[in-house]
Amino acid sequence: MTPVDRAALVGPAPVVAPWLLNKLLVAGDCVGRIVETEAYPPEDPASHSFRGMTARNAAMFGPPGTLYVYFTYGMHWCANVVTGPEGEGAAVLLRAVEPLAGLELMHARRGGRGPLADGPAKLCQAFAIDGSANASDLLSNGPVGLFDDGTPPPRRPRRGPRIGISKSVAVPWRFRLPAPSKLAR
DNA sequence: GGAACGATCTGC
DNA sequence: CAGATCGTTCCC
Repeated sequence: MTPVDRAALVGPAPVVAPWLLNKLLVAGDCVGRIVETEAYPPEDPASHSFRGMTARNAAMFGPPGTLYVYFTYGMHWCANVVTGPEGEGAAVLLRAVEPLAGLELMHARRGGRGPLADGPAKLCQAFAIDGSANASDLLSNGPVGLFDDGTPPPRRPRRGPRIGISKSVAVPWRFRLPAPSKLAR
């Protein structure tokens, strides 16, 4: 169980996004396996970094492994892993994790509502990730960590269009673990 | 200064 | 399917 390799985060967001599947997200006592991600490269009109750096998206332009947390719809936080070299503005949105530890805490934070972390805002609520963790480093001791327990990314991730955006809708940059199967992957 | 719009979630 | 709810962005 080691922190994710920082060098592996440097690359096109649509390549790093599926690679992040099966990595572990850790915040306090809560642990979850990443099962769904979305890529947001800087040249993409749907990316927050598309129109350059602002006070809000500054963390996106930080070094790879930086956590970018943003507030939206007046009530939700969403978390991203900065990918690519410093200054580029590429990130991968964490859309869903499978809770592995800290289930009771997550359940309480979610107000007793189930599923605990199957959406970008739900997982932030379950893991108590908010603006205070923005721009922190996921690969050193910080409020949120990204770890590799040796589970490889899926050989053939499920691909599809991203969700909740109005630009670049057709680009298939959402990635998920394939459905569990008894047959070999 | 003001208006429009979200990388969402929930309940009806 | 619409409301919640407010920061950010963009236009005048």
